[in-house]
Amino acid sequence: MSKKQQILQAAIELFATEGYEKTSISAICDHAKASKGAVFHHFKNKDELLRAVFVRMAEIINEVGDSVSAGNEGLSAPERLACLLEQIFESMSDPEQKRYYQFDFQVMSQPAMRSALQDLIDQRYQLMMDSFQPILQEIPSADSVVDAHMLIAEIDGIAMNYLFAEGDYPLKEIQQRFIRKYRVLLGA
Amino acid sequence: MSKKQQILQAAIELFATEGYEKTSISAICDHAKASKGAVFHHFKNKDELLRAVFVRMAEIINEVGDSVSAGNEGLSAPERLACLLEQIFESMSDPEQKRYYQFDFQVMSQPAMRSALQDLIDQRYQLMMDSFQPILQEIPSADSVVDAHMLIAEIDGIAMNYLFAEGDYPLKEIQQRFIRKYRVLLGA
Amino acid sequence: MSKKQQILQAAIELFATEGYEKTSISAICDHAKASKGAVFHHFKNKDELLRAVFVRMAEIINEVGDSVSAGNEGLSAPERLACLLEQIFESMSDPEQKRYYQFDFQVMSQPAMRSALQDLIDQRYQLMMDSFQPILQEIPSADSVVDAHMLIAEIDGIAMNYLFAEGDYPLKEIQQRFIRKYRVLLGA
Amino acid sequence: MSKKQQILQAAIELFATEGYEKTSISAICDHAKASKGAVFHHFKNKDELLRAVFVRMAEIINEVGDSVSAGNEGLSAPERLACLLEQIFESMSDPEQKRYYQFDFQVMSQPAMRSALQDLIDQRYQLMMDSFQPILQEIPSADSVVDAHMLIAEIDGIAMNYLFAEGDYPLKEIQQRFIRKYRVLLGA
DNA sequence: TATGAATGAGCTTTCATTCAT
DNA sequence: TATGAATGAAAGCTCATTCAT
Repeated sequence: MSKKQQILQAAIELFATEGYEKTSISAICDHAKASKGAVFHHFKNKDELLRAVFVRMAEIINEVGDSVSAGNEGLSAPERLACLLEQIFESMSDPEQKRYYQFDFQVMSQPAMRSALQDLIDQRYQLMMDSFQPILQEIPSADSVVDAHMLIAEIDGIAMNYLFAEGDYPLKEIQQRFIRKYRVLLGA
Repeated sequence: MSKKQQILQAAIELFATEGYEKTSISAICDHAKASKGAVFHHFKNKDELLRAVFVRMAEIINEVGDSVSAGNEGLSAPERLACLLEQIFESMSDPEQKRYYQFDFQVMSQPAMRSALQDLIDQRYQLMMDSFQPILQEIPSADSVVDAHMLIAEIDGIAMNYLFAEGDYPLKEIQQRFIRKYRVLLGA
Repeated sequence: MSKKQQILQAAIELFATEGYEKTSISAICDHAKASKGAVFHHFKNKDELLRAVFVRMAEIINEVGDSVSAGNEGLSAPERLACLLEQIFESMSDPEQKRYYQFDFQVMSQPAMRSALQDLIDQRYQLMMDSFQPILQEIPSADSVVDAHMLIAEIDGIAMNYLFAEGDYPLKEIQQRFIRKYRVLLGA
Repeated sequence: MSKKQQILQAAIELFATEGYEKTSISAICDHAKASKGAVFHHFKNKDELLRAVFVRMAEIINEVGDSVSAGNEGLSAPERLACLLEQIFESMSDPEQKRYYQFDFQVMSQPAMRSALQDLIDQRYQLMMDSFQPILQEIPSADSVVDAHMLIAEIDGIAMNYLFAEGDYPLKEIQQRFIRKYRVLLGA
């Protein structure tokens, strides 16, 4: 792994677990076994590093997503949705990826970070809309745009509550009821 | 208004708009026309001030909520739920209270703040569980605890997406579909 | 005990155990169950309080000393000296008075405190010289002024080493050898 | 001289003349022509700087001492002791080193500093014990441990009284009488 | 006498960032 | 590419002191 990768990796971990503001460049150096000079050689400043972290994180999450959704084409809409949801819940249970999602919510809800990353956030959101809306569109009588917004929001809410819960959040049970609920609503 | 109130008010405003970490004590002093000494006279440290802000915000939000939920007793479960949800959506549209909700999500997703307020957050969460679960319990065949967790999560998600969306988030439409969906699920 | 006395007592205790610079007026207030206003009503400022503490401490130590040395007149010089020394060692073993001596050494060795109290320190030193010199004068061939200086210094050294030793300083044994040594030197 | 050396040197001078608590990091920076950042880059915190100062002072004092005590081996016990004592008195008369000894007493008698340096103080004390005890051991019928404690205490006392005396302390005369006294006691 | 709110200077420490090597 | 010494602004916080009550 290149020094740049090491730094990025350390930043992801610390931003997620300690928070962006609370993570000092020094701490990242310690974690990455790199020098301050190296950090500022590869990233113009802390804000650039933040953007790089966000981009890399999105890549990682998508890499997993893409590979799974490849074999989905032949299924019915409700099945495709169930599949997508299962995959999302799966991925946020993964301890490795849990951190990325946690970091995501930090970014969303912190005014300073959010405005620094607004463009990237919007891109990401559009990507999600693009994967849900076509599915929801196949169900007649639904305003698929609103439904897609709502679905994204619901997933976000469950994710957030799960990710930041201290102890025993019943994610598995909620996942099952949530998917079942959508099956019912979609008339499957 | 006492100096303590001035400080608290300034902190509420700045924490909500700028974020906790980005708000310096100096900024609060400027805003409140108070000295640093005064801040630390009334609040042991910045964390204590954060707690005071969190508590005060919860009070403000609840003051509105309580008055509304007074006339709910005679209604059926689905109606009571619809009422509750409408009130929540109403309150987070209020521009004054919007900021408090935004701050809430900041607190939830920032590790440092969250752990400083964990006890208060847990209390709040339990209060929400206690208002939803009895309603959901009236619908047979549902695991009302899991359902209450899910409902809270869904509301959180919609709130978060609305609160931090830049421009034109279709909150009203989502609200309607969301309430309708629950009516369907509850068999009303 | 009057509030002024309470404050003085609290100051003595804290100055001795925590050090003058490390002891805040607030800490004294807590300890004395008094308000800041009360402290500054009775003592013009922290330096005046320091002086008052030093004076009061000297009084307390002397009160004990005077009562003991009253019955000394008939004795021989070596006996009078032994008596004096025993009394001094006695008094610094007393846990109550230990603090006063500790405070004394702090004052002596801290440039800032020392210069604030120089006049009182000089008075005190002269008092000690006046009690040792007459005794040492009775021994021919001794330069009693130098001998008195030396004796004071030796006592100070033993006191300091004892007072600030963490655990098991052999004060009793040193006291015995020290007194015996002086008996030998005085030809008793 | 490296910046670290400059800072250490400035700290040594200011701690000795103004006292540890009264010396602010800012003052050290001014004195050393360094920035605050530089101070905390080289020393974790003010306490670490204090430790470094203490260690460096001990080195300076020992450098002088070691060179002198080299030619002592062939002498008798009383002569070796006289030699040691003379060297100690010599070294504390040196205006350069006087400050370091003064600082030493500050450290001893200030609870906060003392506890921050307890381990180093203990080491130092043990070293002194190890140089006095073997000499005192050669005189039969003496409890050499107690005697060594006492001797150290006496030297400390003389040193302290001399170092903090305003004007005309008869150090030379006391030195002579003190050494003579020990010669007598050791039966030389 | 006594209270404690309020002040503001100053403290130690942190931090992003720069730059000579 | 990489290092880490150095900077200086700004942070949170402490503290002696004042003053209206």
